[in-house]
Amino acid sequence: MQVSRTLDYAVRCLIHMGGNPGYKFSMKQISETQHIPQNYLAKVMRRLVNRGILRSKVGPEGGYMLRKPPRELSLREVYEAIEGEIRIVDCMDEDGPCALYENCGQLPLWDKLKFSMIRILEDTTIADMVDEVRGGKSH
Amino acid sequence: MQVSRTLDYAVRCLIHMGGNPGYKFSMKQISETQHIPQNYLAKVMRRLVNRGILRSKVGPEGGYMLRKPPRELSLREVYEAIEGEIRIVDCMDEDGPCALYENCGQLPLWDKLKFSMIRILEDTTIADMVDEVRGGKSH
DNA sequence: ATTTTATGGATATACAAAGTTTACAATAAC
DNA sequence: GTTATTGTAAACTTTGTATATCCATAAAAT
Repeated sequence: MQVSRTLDYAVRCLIHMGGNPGYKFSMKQISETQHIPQNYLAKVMRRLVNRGILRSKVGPEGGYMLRKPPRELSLREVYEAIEGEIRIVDCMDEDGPCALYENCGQLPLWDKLKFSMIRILEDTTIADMVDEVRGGKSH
Repeated sequence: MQVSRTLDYAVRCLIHMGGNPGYKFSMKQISETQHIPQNYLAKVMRRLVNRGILRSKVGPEGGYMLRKPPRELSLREVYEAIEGEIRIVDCMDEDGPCALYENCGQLPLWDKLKFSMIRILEDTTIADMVDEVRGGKSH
């Protein structure tokens, strides 16, 4: 029940970029300032591009740009770009749905958790996080 | 960001036991009806015993019993027995806290998620889940 | 004493996350 | 059109950890 490092990387990058929207960032630049292995970062960025969150350009003067203002980019979009559809439980055994699935006492709880999570992720934008950093207390 | 199978096992057992509180269940019995490998189940039960959720007795006629009524057993207790303190992010690099920790734009979000999760887990009891199964629709 | 049951620790397996490597394709600049 | 720069793509390796198994021991009922 923890956020993956990969998602952290993605969010970290987007906060960085959100601090200067409209600017184009090279992968090298991001990799260095955010302390993320460049070749791994490449994959993370790829997913963000494929999801339409970033625009990319190859060649000299190439790099990545946000496709929309940080205020309109929700954490839900970011989460789903990296992790896929939000899902708290699997319910799958090796050979099909869990034996208890049809009448499972747990599901309502996990659903409640999921919907609450979705609501929070949807209500939070990259801009909120950028503001957080700017107005941030140092400890 | 998913519930571990181990936690699922624990909850499954407790729902089973909660359906008949006061009764003593042997590990073998539970293992079979709940489709959980016995030797693995042993470890799960151990954590529940150590946390004071179950009482155990060895020897013939031995087994496990709930230590308090299902209505008073919250999912938060169960979660923490299995997973330890609830925590959504780690914030630790190999060599100490993450470089951005002191002024991290992400933390408020993960905290919000965490507290919402705690609230829901705390508000749900094993008895709720037992009721769910009893009143449950079949599909 | 013998049988039943839980406890404890050591070990194995499996699988996914994280990271690396290498070859390739696009494009700007000259 | 050649070269340098940057992103793309896929294969592969490494590592970590959840899950599972095995086996030896301890408690207690009969």
